[in-house]
This record gives sequence, C-alpha cells and structure tokens, in this order.
Amino acid sequence: MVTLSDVAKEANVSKMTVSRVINHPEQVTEELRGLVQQAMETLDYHPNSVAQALVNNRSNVVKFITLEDIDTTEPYYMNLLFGFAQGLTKKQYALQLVTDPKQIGQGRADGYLITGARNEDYEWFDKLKKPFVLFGENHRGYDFVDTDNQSGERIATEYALSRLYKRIIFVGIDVKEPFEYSREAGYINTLQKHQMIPQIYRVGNHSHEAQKLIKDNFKELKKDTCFICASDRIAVGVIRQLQKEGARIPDDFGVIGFDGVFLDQVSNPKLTTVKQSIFKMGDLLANMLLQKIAQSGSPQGEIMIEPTLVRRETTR
Amino acid sequence: MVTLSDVAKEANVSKMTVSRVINHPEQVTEELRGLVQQAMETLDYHPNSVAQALVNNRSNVVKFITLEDIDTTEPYYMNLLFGFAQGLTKKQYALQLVTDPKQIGQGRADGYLITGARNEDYEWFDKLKKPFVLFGENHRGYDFVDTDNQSGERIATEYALSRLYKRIIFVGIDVKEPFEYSREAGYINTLQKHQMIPQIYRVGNHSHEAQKLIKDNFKELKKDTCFICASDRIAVGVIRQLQKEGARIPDDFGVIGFDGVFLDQVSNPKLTTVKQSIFKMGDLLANMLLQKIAQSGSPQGEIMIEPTLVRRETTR
DNA sequence: TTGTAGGCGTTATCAA
DNA sequence: TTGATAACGCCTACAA
Repeated sequence: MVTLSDVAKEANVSKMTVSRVINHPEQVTEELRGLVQQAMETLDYHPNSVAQALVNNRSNVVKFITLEDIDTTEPYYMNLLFGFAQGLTKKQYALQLVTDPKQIGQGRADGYLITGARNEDYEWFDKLKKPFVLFGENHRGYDFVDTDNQSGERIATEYALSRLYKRIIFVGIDVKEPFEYSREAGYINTLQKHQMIPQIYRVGNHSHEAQKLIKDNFKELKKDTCFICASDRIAVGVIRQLQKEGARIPDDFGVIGFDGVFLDQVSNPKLTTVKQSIFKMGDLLANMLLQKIAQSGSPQGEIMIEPTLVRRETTR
Repeated sequence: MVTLSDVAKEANVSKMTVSRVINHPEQVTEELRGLVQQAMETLDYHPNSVAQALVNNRSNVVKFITLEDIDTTEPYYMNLLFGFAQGLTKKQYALQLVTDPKQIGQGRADGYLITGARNEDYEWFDKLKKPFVLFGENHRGYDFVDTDNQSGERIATEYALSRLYKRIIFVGIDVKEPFEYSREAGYINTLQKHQMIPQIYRVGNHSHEAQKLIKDNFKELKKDTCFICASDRIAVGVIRQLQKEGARIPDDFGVIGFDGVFLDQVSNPKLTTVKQSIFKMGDLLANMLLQKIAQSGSPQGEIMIEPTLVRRETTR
C-alpha cells in the first residue's frame, strides 16, 4: 500500500507537504506542488480514507433511513438508493441502511438521509445529534431535495387538456402530507386557470383501492375524462377497473400516473406518467449531506427537481 | 467520546487489558475481566471501529455489486440489499453500491458481494484481489447463497398435481444459467416421477414475451392446465393473456410464479408463487462474506435456502 | 497474566 | 512556505 510517506520520499519533501498538496494546495508553492503531484501519479497514490477518518473524528459512513415499510414500498427507493450511493462513493463514503428508527443513534455515522418521513416523525428530528437531510418536501425548514410536485401535476393536467379530454379528475393519495398538497395544488391551479372546476378523490396508495373507487363510481363517469393520479399504483388500479368495465383507453378515458418507476413499465397498456428523476435526486442528496457534514451542520436549503411527462399508451 | 483509555482508567488497568477483554477475553483473569466489563458498561463504551480498521488495515466497507441492469431489475434486489445491510451493521460494516464492474477495484473495500453474475462474468472473478461471495448458484466452486431452485419448482409442480390439473407446462427463462437448469430439473423430475411428459417453453424474462407466447399458442391449450413459471414476471404475462382470451383462472387454468417479490402482490388476481426468502439470504451473505474476510479468504461453501409456496388466487 | 513501547496513515499545531 | 512533532484510538510485539 502506497502511503503519504512513500510519496514524500519520492518527491523529496516532508509528509506534511504532501498532505497539504491534498488538502490545502494553495499553501504550497507551485514548484513543490508539481513535484508532489508527479510523485502521487507515478506511485498511484490514493489517500487512506480510514486514516483520514480517524484523525478527523469521522466514520466516513452515513445512514440511509427508510421510515416507510420497505415491503410495501415501490422500487422507488432502489433508484434513490443507487443515486445516493453514487454520490457517496465519489467522496469515499459508505452507507448503512436503517429501517428501525431506534437504530439511528447506534454505531458510528457522520450524518443521515431520512426518507419517508411523515408529520408524526418530525418530533424526534431535533434530537438527532448528527447532520441530516430529508428526501421529501417539508415546510419546517429542514434541508431537502424533492420533485417539484406542483409543477409535475400542472404539466400532467395541461397535457390532458391539450389532448382535449373534457373532464379532468384527480385521484390523490389519502394522506395529509406536503407532497400530496403540492400535487393537488398543481392540478387545482391549472384547472382554475382554464375556468374548470376541480374534482378530487382520495384513496390509500394501493392499486386495489383505486380499482374499487372506479368500480363504485363508474356509472357516473362520462367519456372524454382523464384521470390525473397521484401515483402509478393508483393509476394501475384505475386502468384495471376501466378495462374491466370495458371502457376504451385512451380514446374515451385517459390515465396519467406519477412516479415513473418500474410499475409504469409493467402495466398494460403502458402508462403515461410524470416521471421523477429519482436517481438524480439521490445523487444530489448525497452531495447535500456530505457538504452539510463538511460544514459542521450548516443549512443547505431546498432543491426541487422538475419531473418530466412521459407520453405512452394511456393518453390519446 | 469514550475510549479505551477511559475504560482503562475507570477499571484501574492498562489499555491493553481492556483491549484483550474485547478481542481475547480468555487471556485475562476472570477478576480483571469482570472489572473491565463493568467499566465498559458504566461508561457505555463502544470500540471505535475506524481505529480498529486502521490498525487492522481494513476499511470496514464491502461492496455490493449488481451486474444486472437495475432499471429492468425487480424490487428483488431491494430485499436482498436490506438483508445484506442488516447483516453488515451487526458487525459495524458499511457498504458501497457498485453497478459498473470497472469500479470494483477502485477505492477501499474488504470484500465484495457479487449479484446477477452470468457465465461470461466468471472470467474476471479470479483476478479480484479481495474475498467475495456470490448471490446465485454456480458450480465452479465459488461460495454462494441461493434459493434451492430445484426444490422450489418441485414443490410447485407437486402442488399443481395435487390440485388435479391434468397438464403441467413449464414456462422458463431463456438463459443458460444454473438457476434456470435447476428450476427446470425440479419440474422435470417431478413430472417423471408421476410418469408424465414434460413440456417446456422458454421466453425472455419479460411479461410481454410470456404474453405473446400464450397468444401464439392459446388454440392448442386445453383446460385443466397449470403453468409453472420460472418468474413472477412471466406469470404475470401468462395471466394477462389468459384473461384476454377469456380463459377462467384458476378453474380451467392455473398459474404459479416464482420469486414472491412485489409483483406477485400487485398482480390481479393475486399470484400463487414460490416465494424466496430474499431478505434472509442477504443476511446470510453478509455473515458469509464477513467470515470469509476474517478468515483471510478461506472457502465458505454453499448455502441453499428452501423457498415456500404461497397459495393465492391463481390456483384452484 | 499484565503492562510498555511503538506503529497503523493521516492531519493540526507550532516552530523554523 | 516548509518541516518536525504529537495526536487520533486501537492493536501487535515484546518485556516484566
């Protein structure tokens, strides 16, 4: 294993000079800096992150905390996780996965990414002793990255209108969480802009609940209706029941989902959906968290990522 | 932060005695051991794994390597990953996620878990410089954990027969990999035991390919047939086309999947399937890998986990 | 059986 | 601007 000392010898300088070239290059004269960099290259030197961690009193580990049940959770988090992991690896960080909140304080970690937080969780956030960032919009001042939910449903609704569906119904998720409010707001604002009256249903985020909703209300539905759904799961349920009722998709009924992870591709017909850039958000979250750690916990703000509409077979 | 020294002072012994109580307790007299353990408790001491890693020339990090494309991959790996992570955390290990084989040698890691390996991958395994274990059966002597694929399809086939389906057709995955051979063998052996003639189709592991298969062959299908499918994806495709053809499930046609992750639950009707204990296998893989690391790479053998049949709505 | 000295690879501090 | 020294927390080797 090549160490600082090896590089120092090779370049005929002290270990400290090498260390400075790595951490504070501006403190070293250009000449020596060149020599050292040359030496690092020829020896193929890479700093030992464990030793760095020790002196800096770090662990080079962060925790990825999932407060939602992963069994019922979509492949969603898989993408987030891989994006997050990519962001961490750039900085030689590794991660631990946590599903049990009790485990958060155990072991060593420099910070946390918290996902799937609900209103009731926020209470204990302030007791956390390490920096953390959230995946999911909130309005309590915690740093976060999320999709621009409002914009996403605005785009979906505008698209439905542009395809000349006469009625636009929103099928939301039955939770009182910021992301849901934002999605509904995107829908409502767009309809109002077009002087139309919003019509909103809400169900639990399961395909069979959405399916039941359609079943119970199918008689009252008219042709030329498009359903804006707050998740692909819901959209899949809507589609399934529409098909059972013999309705024609996309000619008489349109369906637009939200998420664009996995489910949208296995559904049949393939789902038009608002696709979140989940992998990218994971990467951004890693950057945000590592930066926050480096800045000993200073606020990082909020990042909202624009989703994209993917047009497939459930809209005409 | 409580360190070895703090404990040593508290117990009125040297640091080394404390260290020994942790790593080689048998070398310490019972009396001192008691004192030290007492001191560790009252101070709530936990060894600093970073310092341990430094002296042992370890990183306390392992890599989770996914050779399959995660976009097309099922939630499958999510469960494996969480099980694996749980096993690691017990030993204060963290993980890095790797999808690009080129990244394997980069950075620091003590070992690898390799998943999704295909025949063509085995070439470069021997060049790996760190211990590794595989998820997925192989017959080249590499340590692995996997479901007992043969047993799984044996159970599925026996069950189909017990439900009095007269014809049992196997729809496999069109790859020449050990897991597929094992699944087919489970089916073939069971049929032969009952003096029946195997009938095997193979398609790519996508629902629409399975769907097409049924579409192309539906005319020749007779009632009282059960499909043993090598994956839930395939099963979902089979079901979809059977429904389109107006066939009655499960009365005239039975369908049994394989995997039992996510897809089986969102399908409609709910899928009878051979469920793998993926989370558990992840945990076992972590133990196996950490043990292998601790034993500087010595062979760990093979572990096959028995899957369980989950009876739901696609068999009568 | 227990303790002392030294070192793992890096960085902060202070002196030159 | 550069270098010597000590320290981070732990463990191996050796001595007592």
